[in-house]
Amino acid sequence: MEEGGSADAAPAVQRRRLELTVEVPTGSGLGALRQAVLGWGEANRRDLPWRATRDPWHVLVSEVMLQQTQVSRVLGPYRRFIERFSTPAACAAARVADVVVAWEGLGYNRRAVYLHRTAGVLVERHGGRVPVDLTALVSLPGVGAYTARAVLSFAFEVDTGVVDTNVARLLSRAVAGHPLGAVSSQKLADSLVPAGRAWAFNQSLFDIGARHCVARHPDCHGCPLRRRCRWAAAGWPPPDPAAASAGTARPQSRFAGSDREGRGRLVTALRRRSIAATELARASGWAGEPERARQIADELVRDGLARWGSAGLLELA
DNA sequence: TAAACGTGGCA
DNA sequence: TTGCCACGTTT
Repeated sequence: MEEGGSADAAPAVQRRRLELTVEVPTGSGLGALRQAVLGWGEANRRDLPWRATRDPWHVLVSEVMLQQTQVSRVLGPYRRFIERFSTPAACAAARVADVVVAWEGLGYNRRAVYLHRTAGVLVERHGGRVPVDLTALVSLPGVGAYTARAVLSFAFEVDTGVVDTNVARLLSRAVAGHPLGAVSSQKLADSLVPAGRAWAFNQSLFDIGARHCVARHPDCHGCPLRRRCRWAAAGWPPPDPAAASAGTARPQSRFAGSDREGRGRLVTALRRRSIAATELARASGWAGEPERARQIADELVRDGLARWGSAGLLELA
């Protein structure tokens, strides 16, 4: 869709110039937008386990799980994980292997390693608590701009915008009406948050983005922002502003036959048992490529997911 | 089945 | 600063 040919013709320079023209709605327009978002959220908010807690550690865990992983897949693992590692101290005290085992089903297993390291930093440098500080949060392993602000907003009610892929799409289409870079996008989100209502506002923006302002065929009919949407007001002229915006989805390289596939199979196997070097190829699904299997194993070790144990067995770290 | 989903490392 | 790439699983 965004491969329409004209997308390639838009150089980065042009996008930057466009960003300078972002007009933040002011006065009553802004108030009306906030009300539309908050009002819709009150009536339509989904009941999700992590929305019932403001425990900063639980919020952090849920947000890390929600990186690159959809809600439906996080539901089960989240409950299990919180039960097992209810505090940063409990997580830090566990072995990485235990955290990786608890991570089962979520994928992107490095996140489990990062979360374990983050728990360690929280214990060692922040008194076992999650700091209420953007710089400190972003410096934690596996915590980036999105997760840091999600924690500030959802656990501490700090007035900050939280830009995930859904919100990035919504902002570029409905509010700006043109593509946004990461910086403009964040500033715009920040400017929209009603004082003291960051939790409700950001949760509602997530839901509107996820349920109406979707990537492929946006459900504008019934969207609470329909009447204030710039892109809709202009008659949805192509290209879709979201397509060229920062933080929105891009096509991925093929998964089948990739290193990721083999890594995934190897970690899945390692959750059950240690693996001899001679069995690596079979366990990773590449019976004919022992060298590649060995390479992937070494990368798992480098990433802190696995280690070479006694007797030349590869095991969870 | 193609689509969904942030962070970190690097250029 | 920005963009590109690697990183897994489910439906």
